[in-house]
Amino acid sequence: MNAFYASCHAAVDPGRYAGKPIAVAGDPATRHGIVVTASYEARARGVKPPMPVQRAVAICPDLVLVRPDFHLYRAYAQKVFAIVREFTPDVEIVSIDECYADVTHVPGGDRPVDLARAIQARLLDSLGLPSSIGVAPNKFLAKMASDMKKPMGITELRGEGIRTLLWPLAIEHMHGVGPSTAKRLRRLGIRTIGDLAAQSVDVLARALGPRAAELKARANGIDPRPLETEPQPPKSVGHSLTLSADAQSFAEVEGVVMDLCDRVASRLRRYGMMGRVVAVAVRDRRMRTSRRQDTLATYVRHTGELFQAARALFLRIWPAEPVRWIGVSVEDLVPREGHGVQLPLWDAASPGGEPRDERLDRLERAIDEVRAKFGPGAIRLGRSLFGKRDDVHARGTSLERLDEEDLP
DNA sequence: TCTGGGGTCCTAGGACCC
DNA sequence: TCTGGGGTCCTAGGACCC
Repeated sequence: MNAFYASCHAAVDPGRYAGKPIAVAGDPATRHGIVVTASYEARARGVKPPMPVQRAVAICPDLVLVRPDFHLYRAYAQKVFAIVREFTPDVEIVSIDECYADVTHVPGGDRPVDLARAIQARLLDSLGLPSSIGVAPNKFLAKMASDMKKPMGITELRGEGIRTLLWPLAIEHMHGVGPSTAKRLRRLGIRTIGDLAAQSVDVLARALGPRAAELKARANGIDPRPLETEPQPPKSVGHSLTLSADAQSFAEVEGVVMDLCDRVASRLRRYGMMGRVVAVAVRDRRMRTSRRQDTLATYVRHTGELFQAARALFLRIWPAEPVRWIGVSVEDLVPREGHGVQLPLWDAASPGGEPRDERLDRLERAIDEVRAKFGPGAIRLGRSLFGKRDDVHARGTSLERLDEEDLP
């Protein structure tokens, strides 16, 4: 999809956004907001992601800023993929605005460019969203082709096109080649995808390691990867945040960390999963990131369990320099259902004889219900909800010592 | 020029097991 | 005291993508 987030806003509220230079971006008042997506009108004025918002406004004063709305984008994404599935059941969803569709075995599959036109027209007519489509014999070429003409392009890339369309492209434009690989290739004198296609695997391997053979094959238009049409469960869930002010000590961010753990736990619940590896990361002003992880003895899912592990890791990793960004994630995820659990070695001492896990499940379900009714901000977990006191901040009002039993 | 927030995959060394 | 050959798991960092 072209400028997907910006296009979604223009589609729901054309009077306000259509045809205007708009940028989907974080709060310009925060120090670090960036432009996530810019409409084509904005791009024409020099605004392009990931530019800092303040700079974008400086070069384009009438830029219309829109705050990201991921519910909106997810809703549109569902509709987009549903339309593609009207044409073929073999669809691999790659990201919120991108998919591969295998039309080999569907009616009209022998004329794929006509199918692409039909799909593109449907997306524009019924959703108001512009797209670009690549038509090719494999995923790599389809991806490269889809990037060749934007917005509203259709590009067929096969046979002779590999020489005439793909090979002249700068090596930086190749999917899978980022800044680091591009630099190494440049040092070898490789400037275009064609240069890469012609270089020997041995020479490439010395600069790139084991990736060399695959990269060269792709440059030659060869990509045997099959379509992954089954949605895969997530392998990790995390949240991170650029702090409103750099922090010198962990104590300054303890509440933020609790909030991050709460968000992570909340998503684990939604996915019905739990995890065994907890990881935290910090980033300093020079954008250097370090991380620490801990493999726990059991799979966990509750905010308090995450917070406890995260806290210990943060205390271990906290650097001498000021910290601008922090993150918490859970990895090694497994489905909750049907997965073995550690039974209590001793009688679980908890009020009413209810096992601790079940009590926390009940509490967190109640929190989910309140949030569903009053919005995600209706309950914010305080520093010590799972500690000695049970503070709950509801709609900005601190309800001190609210009993868990009161929550439902 | 100065960089958000969500991810996946790979690598390399060390510890440990049989 | 010094040692093969097979493997898994853990950790930290790097690269890349949207």
